[in-house]
Amino acid sequence: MIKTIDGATAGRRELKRRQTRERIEEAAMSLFLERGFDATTVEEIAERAEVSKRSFFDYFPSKEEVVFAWQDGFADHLMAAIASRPADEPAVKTVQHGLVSAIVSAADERAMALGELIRSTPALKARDQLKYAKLELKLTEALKARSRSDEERLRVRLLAAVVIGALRAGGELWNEQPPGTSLETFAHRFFGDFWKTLADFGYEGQDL
Amino acid sequence: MIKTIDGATAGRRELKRRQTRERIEEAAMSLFLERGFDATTVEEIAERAEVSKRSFFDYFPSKEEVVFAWQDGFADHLMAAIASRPADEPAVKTVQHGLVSAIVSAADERAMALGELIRSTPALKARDQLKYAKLELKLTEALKARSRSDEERLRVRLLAAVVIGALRAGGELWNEQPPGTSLETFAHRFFGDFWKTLADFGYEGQDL
DNA sequence: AGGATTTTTGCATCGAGTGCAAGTTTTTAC
DNA sequence: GTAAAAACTTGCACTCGATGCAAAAATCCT
Repeated sequence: MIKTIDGATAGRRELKRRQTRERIEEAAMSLFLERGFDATTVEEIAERAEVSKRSFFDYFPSKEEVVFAWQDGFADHLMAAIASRPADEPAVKTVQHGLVSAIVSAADERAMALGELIRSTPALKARDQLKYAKLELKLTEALKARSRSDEERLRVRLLAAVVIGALRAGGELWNEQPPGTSLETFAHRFFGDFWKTLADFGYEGQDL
Repeated sequence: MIKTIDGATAGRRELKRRQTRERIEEAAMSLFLERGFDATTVEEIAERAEVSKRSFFDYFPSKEEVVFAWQDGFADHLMAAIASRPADEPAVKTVQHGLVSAIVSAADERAMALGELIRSTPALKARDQLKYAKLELKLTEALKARSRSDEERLRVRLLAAVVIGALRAGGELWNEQPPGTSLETFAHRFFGDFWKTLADFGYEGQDL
C-alpha cells in the first residue's frame, strides 16, 4: 500500500482510476469543444479515452455530468472561503468576500470555453441552472451554520437567494464587458452597486 | 370554414388537433401522477391518448415538455399583470403586484401535485430551474420596456434577478407553511418582510 | 365528387443508459 | 511467492427517448 503526501491511500487501483477519469474528462472536453456537445457520442469519447463505452458510465453517470463535474470546485472553494472568515462578521460581508474569491479563482481560459459551450447547448442550459440552485442550497447551509438566532436563519435563506441572483446577473454583465477588464475589480464594483441598489429596492418596497 | 367567437379559424382540423393535444396532456399527467415520471413510457402515454407513439412527438418535442407546457400560463399572466399597471408606478411595486396576482391565479390543486412530481424527479428539477431563468428573462424585458433611462434598465435587471430569487425562496417557505394558510396573505406578508430584509442587506453592504 | 393539402402512422435507425455475467487486474493473506 | 478474494473492465443484450422518411388516412377547397 502506497501512501501519498496528504495521507490518502493511493494504491495502484485508486491511482489508475483517477488517471482514467481524467483521461475521459480530457477526451470529452476536447471533443465537445471541437464539434459540440450533441454531435459527440459517448462511444467517441470512450474511444479517445481508450476505455469501453460501458466503462464511461462507470466513471460518469451521464454525458452531461462530465461537463459539470469540475464545477464542484467552485462550491467547495466558496464553502472554504466562508468558513475561513471570522464568525462574528456580518453575513453580507462574508458572502461577498467568499464569492469574489471563488469567482476569481474559477475564472480561467477553460471556464470561459465551458460557459460558451453551455450557453450554446439547450440540454446543458437546464443542467446549468440546477447548479445555481444547488449552490444556493449549499450557501444557505453554510450561512445557517454561522448564524445564531432563528430569525437570522430566515434572513440567511433570503440572502442566499438574492446573492445567487446577483451572481447570475453579474455573470451576464461580465460577458458584455470589454475584454481586458480586471475580473476582481469588476466583481467588487458590481457588488458595490448591488448593495446600493438593494437598499433602494428595500426602501421603495417599504410603503407597500 | 368555421369561425369561433374570438375570430380564430377553427376548422375540423385545428379543433381536432387541440383536442388531441389535450388528450395527450391528460393521459400523460394522469400516468405521471399514478406511477411517476420515469416509470411512464411515451408508448403508454400514446396508448392511453389513443395516438401512435410517433404522433406524441408531433405534439410535444419531448416527454418533459408535457409537464412544463401548461406552465407558460404563469409567465403570460405575469406579463399581462405588469402591462396593466400605470406606467409611472415604481418598478418594485409593479413587480410585487404582478407576481402576487400570477401566483394566486396559478396555485390550484393540480399545480401542487405537479410541484411534488417535479421535486421528486431529478430530470424534471433541472428543467424546472430553467423555467425560472426564462421567467427572469421575460420579467427583465417587460420591466425594461417600462423604464426610460439607461440607468433604470440596469436596476431593472437586478430587480428581476432578486425578485425571482425571492419567488423561489418564498415557494420553499410556502411549502413549509401549515395547511389552510391563505396564499395571498402569505405572499403579501412575505414580500413585506422581503423588502425590509433587502433594505438591511443594502445597508450592511454599504461600507464594503 | 375529386384533387390538393395536412395529419397520422409504421418502420427503420441512432444514441443514451442499465443489468448481467465473464474476464482481467490488483490487493491481501498466508 | 502464490493463491484466494476483491475490485475493475468489458462485451452483449436490451429498453427507451427521439428523429427521418415515405406510405396511408383524414380534411379541406372548389
